[in-house]
Amino acid sequence: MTVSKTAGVDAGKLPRPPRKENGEGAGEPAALQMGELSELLGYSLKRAQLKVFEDFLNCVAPLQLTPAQFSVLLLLDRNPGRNQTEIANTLGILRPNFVAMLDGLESRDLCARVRSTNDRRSHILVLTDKGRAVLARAKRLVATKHEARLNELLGPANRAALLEMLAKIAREF
Amino acid sequence: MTVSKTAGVDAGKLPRPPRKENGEGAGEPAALQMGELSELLGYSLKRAQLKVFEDFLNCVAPLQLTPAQFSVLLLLDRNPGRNQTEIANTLGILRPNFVAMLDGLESRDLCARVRSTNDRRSHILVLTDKGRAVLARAKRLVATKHEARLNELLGPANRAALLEMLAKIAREF
DNA sequence: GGCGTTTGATATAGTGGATAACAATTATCG
DNA sequence: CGATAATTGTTATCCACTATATCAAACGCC
Repeated sequence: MTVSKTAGVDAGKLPRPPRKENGEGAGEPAALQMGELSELLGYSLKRAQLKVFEDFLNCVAPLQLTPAQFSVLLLLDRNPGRNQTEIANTLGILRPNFVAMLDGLESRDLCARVRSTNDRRSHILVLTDKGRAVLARAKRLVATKHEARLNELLGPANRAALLEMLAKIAREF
Repeated sequence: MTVSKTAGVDAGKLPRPPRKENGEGAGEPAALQMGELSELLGYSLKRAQLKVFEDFLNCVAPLQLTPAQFSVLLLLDRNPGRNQTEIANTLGILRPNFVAMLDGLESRDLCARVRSTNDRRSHILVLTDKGRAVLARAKRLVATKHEARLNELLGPANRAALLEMLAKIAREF
């Protein structure tokens, strides 16, 4: 596996007609053989994931939300009264790394840390009004642009089957 | 999205019986609601990808090969006579980042850079005998341990369908 | 009341991905 | 042919994400 974002296809230039026309006469590169790479689930998994994330970023660009930030807002909305550790753990974020992430969201007034009265160590995380508004708009963008595009590519049934298999791998593998 | 490797579930400790037994009497955390996160393809995609890569690493651990390194060896085997740019591009690796990666493989005598006689700028990449041997063993480990486990989890038909959909996303999305 | 734990936080290191720039070499066009 | 542009491998950086150790404050418990 590997898979970056830009490369892969040959990040274009154009100042001049690339090279030859390559009818088939002279020796010409031609695409490489992927070999058993095409059968490696992990490889396609990674490349697909990059594509999906890239599209997500594009679709939600007006709101300046990364997938990770979106997932945090979603969780906060569905799980009021939780602290940083709980949210971070459910998302698979290490608590130290979650601090800076929250700083970012809080500085944009999308959420806030509230000292818990029961346990004065922990911060209860709450969505601000702005956070709720942004989340609502993000949800709409994701549904109508991002997921809709996937639906169009795969068809609803396939998309559902794909989701289920991925969830199964994430859960049981 | 988010998803690290360790966190997510609550990287265990044990010096003492965690806390309460939680029959159901007193207030207890309970798992958070994932909400529409469960419907986000990108989220499951990422988590599944991490799991698969993790398992890949485990399965190929005796050979000390990462997914990326394995993919390079595979490509070199199937595409003799190619240079760094061609291999890197096909794998979606940026050429600058490919240099250190090749240094690693070359220092382990798994492949070698050979100056091309036609174009003295480029390095033709070749697998060494040791590289071929390691690749062969890696292939076997991947097939009998890694992919076999996925097959067991999903079933052959589902696995094939999954692979096809992922490839389609990677290709056309 | 004291010991161990948990919580948020900091510092830090490692990895992967991305861009700019460079020397050597090659291609191309006038 | 000679100048200019392009390509190849490389270095140097930078940024994002991941990971570990450690800390002070607060809490739980015997």
